[in-house]
Amino acid sequence: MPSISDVARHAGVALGTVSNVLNHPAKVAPATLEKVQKAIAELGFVRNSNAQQLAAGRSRSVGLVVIDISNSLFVDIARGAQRHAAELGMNVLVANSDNRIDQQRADLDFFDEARVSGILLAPMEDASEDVARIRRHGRPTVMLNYDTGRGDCCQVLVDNEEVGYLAARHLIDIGRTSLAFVGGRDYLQPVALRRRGVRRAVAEAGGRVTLEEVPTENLDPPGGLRAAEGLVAKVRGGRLDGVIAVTDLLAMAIIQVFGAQGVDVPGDVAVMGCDHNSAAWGGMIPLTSVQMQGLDMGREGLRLLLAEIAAGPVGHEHVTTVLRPELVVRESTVGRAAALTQL
Amino acid sequence: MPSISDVARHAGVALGTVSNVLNHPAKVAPATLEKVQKAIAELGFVRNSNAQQLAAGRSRSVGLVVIDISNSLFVDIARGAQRHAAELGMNVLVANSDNRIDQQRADLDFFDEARVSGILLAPMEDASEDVARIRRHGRPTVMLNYDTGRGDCCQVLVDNEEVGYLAARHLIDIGRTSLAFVGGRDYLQPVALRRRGVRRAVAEAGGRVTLEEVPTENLDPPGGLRAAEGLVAKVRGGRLDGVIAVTDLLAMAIIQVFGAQGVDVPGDVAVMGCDHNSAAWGGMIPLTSVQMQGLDMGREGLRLLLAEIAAGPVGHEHVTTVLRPELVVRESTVGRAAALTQL
DNA sequence: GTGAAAGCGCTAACAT
DNA sequence: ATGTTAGCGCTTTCAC
Repeated sequence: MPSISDVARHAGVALGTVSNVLNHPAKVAPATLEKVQKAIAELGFVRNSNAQQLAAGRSRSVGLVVIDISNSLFVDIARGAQRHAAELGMNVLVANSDNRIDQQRADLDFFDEARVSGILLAPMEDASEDVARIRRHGRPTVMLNYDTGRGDCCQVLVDNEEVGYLAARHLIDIGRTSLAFVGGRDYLQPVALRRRGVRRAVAEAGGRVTLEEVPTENLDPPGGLRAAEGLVAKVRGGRLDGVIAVTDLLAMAIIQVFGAQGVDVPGDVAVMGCDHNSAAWGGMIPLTSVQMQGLDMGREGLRLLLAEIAAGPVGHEHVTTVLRPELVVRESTVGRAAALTQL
Repeated sequence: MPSISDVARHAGVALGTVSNVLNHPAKVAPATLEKVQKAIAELGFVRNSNAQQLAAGRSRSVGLVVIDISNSLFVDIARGAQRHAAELGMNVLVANSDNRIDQQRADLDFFDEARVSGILLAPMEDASEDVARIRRHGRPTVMLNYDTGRGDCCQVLVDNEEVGYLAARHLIDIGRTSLAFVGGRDYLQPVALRRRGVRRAVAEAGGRVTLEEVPTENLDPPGGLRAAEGLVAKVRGGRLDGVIAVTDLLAMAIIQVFGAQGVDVPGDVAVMGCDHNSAAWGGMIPLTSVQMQGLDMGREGLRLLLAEIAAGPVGHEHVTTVLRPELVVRESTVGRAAALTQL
């Protein structure tokens, strides 16, 4: 492939002039500029960004590491970041860790080696060691959808307590009074927070509404299947008319079991999820859930990252932006007719 | 950040030795190796991949450009390619063109500038000019899910005629006899091919089954809404009991209209899509569709790409791999009870 | 405004 | 086995 010096020779100018045409066209005489651009076109010159970054010492790219690209939240994050980046003439490189923590480390290291100007990280678990390493190398890193609780980097979060609150509040608003919160142990941040929000909404309702908490081993469909079996009898006995599953995947599994056992959703029991995950949209009934604002999260994350890059290591104060979640009402809580009017 | 020569100084060896430790450890004496690795650890050295690529003239990364990462087919493609790449110690960089053709061009150029060793492209429309440019630069490019019809590069396709055939065949198998194929004009490859497959299945059924073809302006939900309105009367009149929508999104919109008008799906009419797109899973009823084999497509694409890279510009024969689609049966054609038994 | 030259951090001969 | 050195393609002073 032709290099910048081939272009220079072809155009009959010096190598440095071609570089100026590429980077500071204002500093070049119009006639020269045209000559060089013609040469570039004729030779089909394509700048080598490796050499460019090496020489310039800076990059127009930021890296985005997501733990699972098949989760629609992370897709939305990627799209939000990319759109904003495009507006700014920057580039977002996306790496998918495919739910493997070692792959996530590899992805972070890859971006570190590539000397990207900053990294957006949307992890599932604490990744503080890896992040600390990256940041020690002087590479700004913004956490997405995960609260380190240490204020040691910028973060963009959704108010997960509000997620739980909105969910419980919705069920209460549609007249449900015997609720269950189905979710794993609290070691996962969102679970603990959503649970707290659910409790708050129930508490606000006074004694009118009861809440039962149902633990599950995992947050995936199999976990939901087991949990649901215990719930069927309660629904039949009139002791349960609303279920909040901490994830959509869990909710979907629960609905599946209910359907198989002849329990009517939402007639007998309303069921909803909490993370508006399109992977869970394949269920029997469209799921009411809570929107996690992925697009905004990506966009805001990029904004914070660029601010930190611009500020440099000193003179930067870490910021945490908390996004407001939004309820998405569909059939699994209000039935088909009511859901249609929402369209 | 420390460079390779910092490491050399710190370890008391020559720069080239450090390079050998990194790239050809077998050529280094055990004692020296350990000394150098210690220095690397102490200094927190991270190799600069820009410099490495520049010097070595080759890259361990390939680029994947997808037209729309929110389409689950393309997510599957990315995951398939990445998994295979990880096994081989390679890296897949994903760029999402967000349905914009100019962004797609920008993504291709970005990878061209980054001197990746090859490119996987999953486009929506003909991108031959851009691809030709990239390939002229000596960068192998494999097309995914798009048939250029020119045999000018390797391709991985799904047999879209078979997709249509499977769809029609399924409806016929469950006893439907008055079918409609709802799809846009044939300028989109998959539409034309699926239509042909549908016709073949109907023809095979002899005179028992009728087929009506319903054109739509677009393949998105609004297009489906309009098309569906004309279909309602036919269903009521008993002149239609099976609908094949060329995309899941279209199918979902049709089901929505049917639901709103009190037409029972699948009781009165079975409806199915053709591209197993999770973005369409939010509909009233889980959709029967045809699986497009995204994971296999990504994996096979990467395999072909690496083969071409290894073979070099000469001595490479372009290959087209055609994947077999698979029917995915859910409620929209067989009803809830039958769908449950499929689980 | 333009040209010459010194690196950026690394790889790969080549020499020792 | 280890050290030396010439680039890879580009940016960026610094003279002209």
